[in-house]
Amino acid sequence: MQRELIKHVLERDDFGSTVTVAGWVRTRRDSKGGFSFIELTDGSIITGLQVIADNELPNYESAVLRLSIGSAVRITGTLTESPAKGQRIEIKATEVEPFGLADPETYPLQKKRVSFERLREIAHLRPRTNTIGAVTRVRNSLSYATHRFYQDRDFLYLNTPLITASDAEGAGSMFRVSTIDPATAPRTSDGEIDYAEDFFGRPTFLTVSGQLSAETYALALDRVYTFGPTFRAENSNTRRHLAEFWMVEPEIAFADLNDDADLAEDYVTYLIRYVLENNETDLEFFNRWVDTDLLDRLHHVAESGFERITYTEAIGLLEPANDSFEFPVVWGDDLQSEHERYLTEQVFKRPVTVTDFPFAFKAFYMRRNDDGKTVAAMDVLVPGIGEIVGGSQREERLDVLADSMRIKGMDEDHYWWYLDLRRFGSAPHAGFGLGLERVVQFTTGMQNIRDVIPFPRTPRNAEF
RNA sequence: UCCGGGGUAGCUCAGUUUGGCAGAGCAGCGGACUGUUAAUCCGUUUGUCGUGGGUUCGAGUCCCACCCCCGGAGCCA
Repeated sequence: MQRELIKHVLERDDFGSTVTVAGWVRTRRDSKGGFSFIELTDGSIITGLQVIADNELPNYESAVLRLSIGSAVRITGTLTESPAKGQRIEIKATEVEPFGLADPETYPLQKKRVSFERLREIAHLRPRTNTIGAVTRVRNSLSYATHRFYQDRDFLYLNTPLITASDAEGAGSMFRVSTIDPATAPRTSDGEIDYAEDFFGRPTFLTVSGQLSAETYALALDRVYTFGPTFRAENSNTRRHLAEFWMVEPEIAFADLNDDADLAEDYVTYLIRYVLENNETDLEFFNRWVDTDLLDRLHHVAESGFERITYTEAIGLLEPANDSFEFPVVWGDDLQSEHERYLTEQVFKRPVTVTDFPFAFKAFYMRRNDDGKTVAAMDVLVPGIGEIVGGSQREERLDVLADSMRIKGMDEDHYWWYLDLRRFGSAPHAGFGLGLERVVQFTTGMQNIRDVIPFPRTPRNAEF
C-alpha cells in the first residue's frame, strides 16, 4: 500500500507536492472555522504529523468527524508550510481513507498520560504510546549497534542452544523443559519422575547463559558473540529483573581480564554514542518527560569513560562510609546493592568496573588469581541500574578448573566436554554477559525493566 | 521468598484515624468558542469500594483468611 513514513515527510520542504501517509490518530480537534486538525503517528518518529481536514471533503461528516484517538487512517494531501507555531509543516488533506475506528468509550488509551502500571495491563496497545514507541526505537538501535560493533571487530555471531542439559551452570534456578504430562509421568522404582523417558532422555532446562557453549567456539574461531534470550526461574520481584531477558555474550580467545574489561567498556560506550547520534528525538523526549538528567548523564559517560578498580580497592573506598550502610562492608562478602550504588552514584558519579573478586562467592569457571584468594572476574556497574555487565577471564588450566569444581561441589562428569577444551589446545580466554534491557533502561532513563521489553515475563505474568 | 506501601467510577485518586446517604479531577457524551496542538468554557452519565468469611441495627471503614499490583532486599544481567 502506497504511503510515506512520517519521519521522512517531516524532512521534506517541497511545499505543494502531494504526499500520502498512514497511521493512527493521536488527537482530533475541530475548528468552527470549517476544518479539523488531525495529529497522526505511525511509529517512525515520536513527532506526530498535523493534518488539516477541511469540511469541503466529501466524507468530512461520515469519516473525519468519526476519527478519534486510536483510529487507523490513510491520508493523501498537499505538503504545506504551517502558519501556526508547534510544527514546521502540515498536510492539507485531499483524501481521507479510514480503516479501523476506535470507540472512544472503550479505547483504553487517553490523550492524557496513562500510568506505566496501567499500560502493562494493556501491553498489546501500549506500543501506540509515545513512551513505549520511543523505547522500542532505542531498543532497536541498541540491537543494531550491537551487531555493528562486533561485526566491525571480526566477531562471529553465534547461536547457542536455548535448551540445555547442564543443570548447574551456577546462575540461578532454571525452567524445566519437558514433554512429560505430570498426570501420567513415568516413574522410577523409587517413585521419582523418570526423565530418562523424557523427550531428550535426560532432564533439560531453558538456558541461563550461552557462555559455556560460546567458549567452545571462541577456542576455535578466536572471537564470537551470542545475542539471544535467557531465562531465570527466580521469584524476583524488582524493577531490574525479568524471567526472560536478552543477553549479549562475547567470548574472546587469547585474552585476559584487562582485554575483557576493555572490550566491555568500549562496547557500552559505543552503544551510548550510537543512540545519542541516532535517537536524538527519542532521547529528548525521555529527557523531558522521564528523566531530566538523562542527556547530561549519557554525554558525561560517553566522554569521561569508566572508572576501573579492584574489589579490594572498592572495599577500601566503602569502609569509611560504613556507618551509612545497612550491611557492613567486609572483605570477603559480596558487594550489596547499596555498596554498588555508593560507588557509582557517590564516589565516582559514572560507570565503574570492579575486578578481582574473592573466589568464595564467584562461579567455578573464573580464573584463579596468583594471590590464591581472588578470581579474574569483573562487574560493570552504572548509576541508577547497578550491574549491566558481568564477566571474567575463564580458567584455562585443567587441574585448577577441576580443583575449583571440586571445591564448589560440582560433578565433573556433567562437564566432560567443557573440560575437554582444557585438555586439547587450551588457551587463555575471557568473556562477559551484558543485559540488553538494563542498557535500554540506562539509555532511556526508564525506571522499570518491565517497560523496556515488549512483553515482559515476570512471576505471575505471561498474559501477552 | 522476606520487609514496606497499595487495590474505591473508563483513568488518577480522596474518603479508612473516630462504622451512619459513594465523592473529586480527568476521560467520554451534549453544547459554546477557537489556526488548534496536554486547547479552553458550560452542562452531564458512570460503582462487584480486590475476593471470601466474620462482628454489628448498620461495614469502603473494624476482625480473619486469601489474591493481585508497586517499591526495597536477596538472586543476577
